[in-house]
Amino acid sequence: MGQASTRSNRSVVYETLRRKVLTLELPPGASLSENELAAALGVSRTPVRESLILLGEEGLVRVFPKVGSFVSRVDAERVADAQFLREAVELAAFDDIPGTLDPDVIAELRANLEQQREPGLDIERFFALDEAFHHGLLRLSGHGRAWSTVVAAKGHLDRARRLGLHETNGVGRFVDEHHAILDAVVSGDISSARASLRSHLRAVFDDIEKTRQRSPELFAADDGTVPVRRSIAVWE
Amino acid sequence: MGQASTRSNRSVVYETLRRKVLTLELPPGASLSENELAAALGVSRTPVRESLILLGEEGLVRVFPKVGSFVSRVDAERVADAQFLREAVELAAFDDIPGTLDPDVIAELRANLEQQREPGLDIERFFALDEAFHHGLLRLSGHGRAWSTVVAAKGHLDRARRLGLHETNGVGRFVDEHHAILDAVVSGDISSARASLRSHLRAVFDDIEKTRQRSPELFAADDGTVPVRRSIAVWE
DNA sequence: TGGACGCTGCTTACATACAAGACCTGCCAC
DNA sequence: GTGGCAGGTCTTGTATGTAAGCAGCGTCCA
Repeated sequence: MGQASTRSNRSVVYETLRRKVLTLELPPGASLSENELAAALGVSRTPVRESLILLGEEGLVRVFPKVGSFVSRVDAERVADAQFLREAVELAAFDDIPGTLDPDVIAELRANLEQQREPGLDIERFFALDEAFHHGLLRLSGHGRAWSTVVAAKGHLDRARRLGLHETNGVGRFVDEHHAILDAVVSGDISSARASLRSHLRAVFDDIEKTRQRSPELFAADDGTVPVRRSIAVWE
Repeated sequence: MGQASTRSNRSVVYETLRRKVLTLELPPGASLSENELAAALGVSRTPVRESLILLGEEGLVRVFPKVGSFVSRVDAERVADAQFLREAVELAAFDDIPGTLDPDVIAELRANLEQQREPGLDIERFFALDEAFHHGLLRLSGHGRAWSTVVAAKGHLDRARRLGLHETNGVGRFVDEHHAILDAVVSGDISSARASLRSHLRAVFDDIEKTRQRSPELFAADDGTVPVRRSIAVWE
């Protein structure tokens, strides 16, 4: 249906698995057998295997040769690495914001924030809007293409945020901070925008740290040991 | 021989291809047929194909379905993206340098600079030392693990540096700048170190820009067209 | 009771066979 | 000469077969 059966099976499998890992539908430690996945997804082992290799390169999956593949544990070190990277990139971008802002991007960002205010906002929808918002901020400075590198590096950070979400008092505060950042940018006060963005990103990270201190078992160090093999039947 | 026939064929093929692409031994536009590579490297198509997929994800190779795979052209936009990223990361790291520096890393950096001064320094050897030096700077701040992300993103930047090298007056100036950076760090003058590092990175980039203006054909935009298929027989 | 050994069943790693599409080349008609 | 069509040959994408290795469990022996 629609336009494209032109997409390769591998792309579809890769994106499916990646989404399920990031949303914790496939939880850390879950077993990812090539055979099982191939059968469940209705393809052969080849595209599944290639997807697992790519996810392994991203750090979302660990492949133990001749033993098995597993969703990687949420590694506190990798979370911190991603936090450092995104903060460095997003703040550096603000230094390059031009005097006159692209009105299309501004309009898009405003529309995005509108949707973040909608009542009963689904949490996955919020994350999608959050991603688009931060990507948009990068585009304002002409560094939009750097976002893909950040995205590829922050898988562990994203999973950590979702882990902590059950214990969070909603995302309203983050939405407020988004508004403050955009307002500062539009008013031309880049220095204030930088400060707002930094404290926003730090708030997100502090939230994660709080979760980690409360539930350290969720952040079990990835020490190279093979997780116990449990069958996780979450394939529709 | 040695310790490990434990390394997988895929790792070997991936690293071999990556090195040859980065050193321009496999020049932009070169054809990378899975069959030819497999025969030349003495393995089957499978590990070759998996390597090409990974290199494609890194942007070093373009895969045209059912048409062919080619070393990607050096894309000026991607060079600029990598420059932005590395500058953001390396400068942000300096903000987190602790008061007392790790003496082991300092010793390693000093030894590294010694080697950069050796007369008759091979250019590839210089690049290796340069990589290790910048990685070491990151490690001083505790953000050493972020280097791998930078490495994965700066393939186009590295190739552009090598393209321009034929027209450069040696690397002595860069070595001097390395010394200035390390001296500033050791003396505790982080502000000065930041300024030195920034101007160093900008100098590298300006060098590339000069090359691009002189020889724009080397930076032909990667417009999605398939390069002409030339057979490149550089397999020992 | 405890430890070692071997079998069984699983896994990934690699090799190969098959499918489907794109490009090029040469022929043919006009 | 020129445009178009057809076929052959290349490509990557996918499926499947084969190999090799780890783990876990049961058994056997001390």
